Amino acid sequence: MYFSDLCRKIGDSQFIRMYQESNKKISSCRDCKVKSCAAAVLHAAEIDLVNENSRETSFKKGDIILHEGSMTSHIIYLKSGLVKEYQKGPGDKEQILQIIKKYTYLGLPSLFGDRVNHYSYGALEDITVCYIDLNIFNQLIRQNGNFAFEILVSVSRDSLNNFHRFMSQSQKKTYGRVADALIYFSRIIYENDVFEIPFSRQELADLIGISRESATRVLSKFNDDGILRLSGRTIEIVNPELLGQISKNG
Amino acid sequence: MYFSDLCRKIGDSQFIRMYQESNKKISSCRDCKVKSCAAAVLHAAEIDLVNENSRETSFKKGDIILHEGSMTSHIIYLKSGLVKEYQKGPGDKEQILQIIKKYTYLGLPSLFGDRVNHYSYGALEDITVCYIDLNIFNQLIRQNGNFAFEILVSVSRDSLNNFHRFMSQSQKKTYGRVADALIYFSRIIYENDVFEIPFSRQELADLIGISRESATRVLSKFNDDGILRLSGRTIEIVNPELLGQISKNG
DNA sequence: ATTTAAACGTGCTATTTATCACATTTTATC
DNA sequence: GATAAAATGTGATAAATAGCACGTTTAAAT
Repeated sequence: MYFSDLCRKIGDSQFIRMYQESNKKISSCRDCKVKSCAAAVLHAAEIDLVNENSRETSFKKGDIILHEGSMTSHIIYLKSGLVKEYQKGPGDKEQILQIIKKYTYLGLPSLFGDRVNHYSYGALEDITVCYIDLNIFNQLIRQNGNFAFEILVSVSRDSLNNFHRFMSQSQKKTYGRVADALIYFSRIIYENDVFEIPFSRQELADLIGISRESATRVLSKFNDDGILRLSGRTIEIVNPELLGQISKNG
Repeated sequence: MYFSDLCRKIGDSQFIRMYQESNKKISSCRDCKVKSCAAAVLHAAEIDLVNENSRETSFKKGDIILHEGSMTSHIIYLKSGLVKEYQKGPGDKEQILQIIKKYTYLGLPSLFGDRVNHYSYGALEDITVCYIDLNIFNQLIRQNGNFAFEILVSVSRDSLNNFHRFMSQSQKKTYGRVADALIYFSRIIYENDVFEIPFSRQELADLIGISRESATRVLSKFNDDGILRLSGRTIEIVNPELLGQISKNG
């Protein structure tokens, strides 16, 4: 393994910044096809400012993008791929807070707080991200009210989503929670009844807040009952109505 | 019970607005001693604008301020007293999301989303709030970047706090969760080792996500072990170190 | 002050779910 | 493609916690 690979594995942001500096900018933010909806309200001059203070980078599956506890100088915008946001709990048990899909800023709440990353971010697939200088980002918020508003909408949506998951976990039993997670993947993440999850059963369990064995068992049960069709990490939801029922009943 | 009392009990915002209209404004926002830290960045003209489009109202203990699912035309700023933010889960089980103390806007995330209140808010004590017209509020965010930034900080802090509670609930067992809640009250809400909670054991359990009986039992255990001194709803934390230890170990 | 209702504490039991152990399958590596 | 390593599935068991029942205390209403 190369040194650069190692640095990415362990989420060494110092190196990642160096790497960015050395990485030639190939395209302009003006031409970027995947810029955030918030960026739509920026003026041409503001976009150029972002252009001069941002850098595109990619990570490989399994890489750690950010480590909880680390300090931040840049905000990260996810341009493609899936990322898990997680924390280590007592006994190094990993709690996955959410699966994040493209076109999302990572860890906005941390940025407006103490600038310490409260969560870790790991790449579930090969991904591309954009690093944007935090001072520039903050400047844009203060000088462009519409941009501020869009970011506020984004943070708010995130907050509500997470509340929803919180409710699911504290009020529902194992079956209901697994059902919720499956519905979430099919509706929000993949927008399809068939999908292949890029993470292990253990990670699924860490997301739902149950044990690996329980996750396996519930999935098998759903498979036997004809609600799902399982094949490794590929999941097909055969009976969404019944799944919704299970979610609803807790 | 008077009609007005009934309306307050059930959180009838229609009536509450009428009530506000009829209620003479006694003081100006300029002189208000409890305005939000965000308001500190407003210009005099902006404060006057808020002044003309806001109204102070009070609620009695037990009143419902807002009902989940209702639409909003005003944002509510809590000037004094404690409020619970909650949702009804399957089987009408109440999940309390957080206890909110004064100098806080209620339900900001809902306002920047679909304008539907996702949670209910109930007064745990007699409280005073300020209703501010939502359009004016949004206008201020767009035209005053510093104000937007402060609101963003507020929403972010809230989001992080709730993530913290989420982690506590999904990773920790009953004892750890109760310990967390007690530490939260003493450090964040009351800033004192002795405090009197203005809510029942059932509500405490609903906040922690456990049964009433379990809450009672854990508190009794802590009392017997000399960690707490209990007397009805008055709680004295005698041994904060040990409590911290219990929280840490899950 | 008396009555009524709500909140609280506690033993017992049932249920849920984690944990352990180990067989089996899949994936990665050279 | 052989071998090692990681991930997965499944039964048995233990631990944690909810639910129930009921007696007691506290608070509210008239």
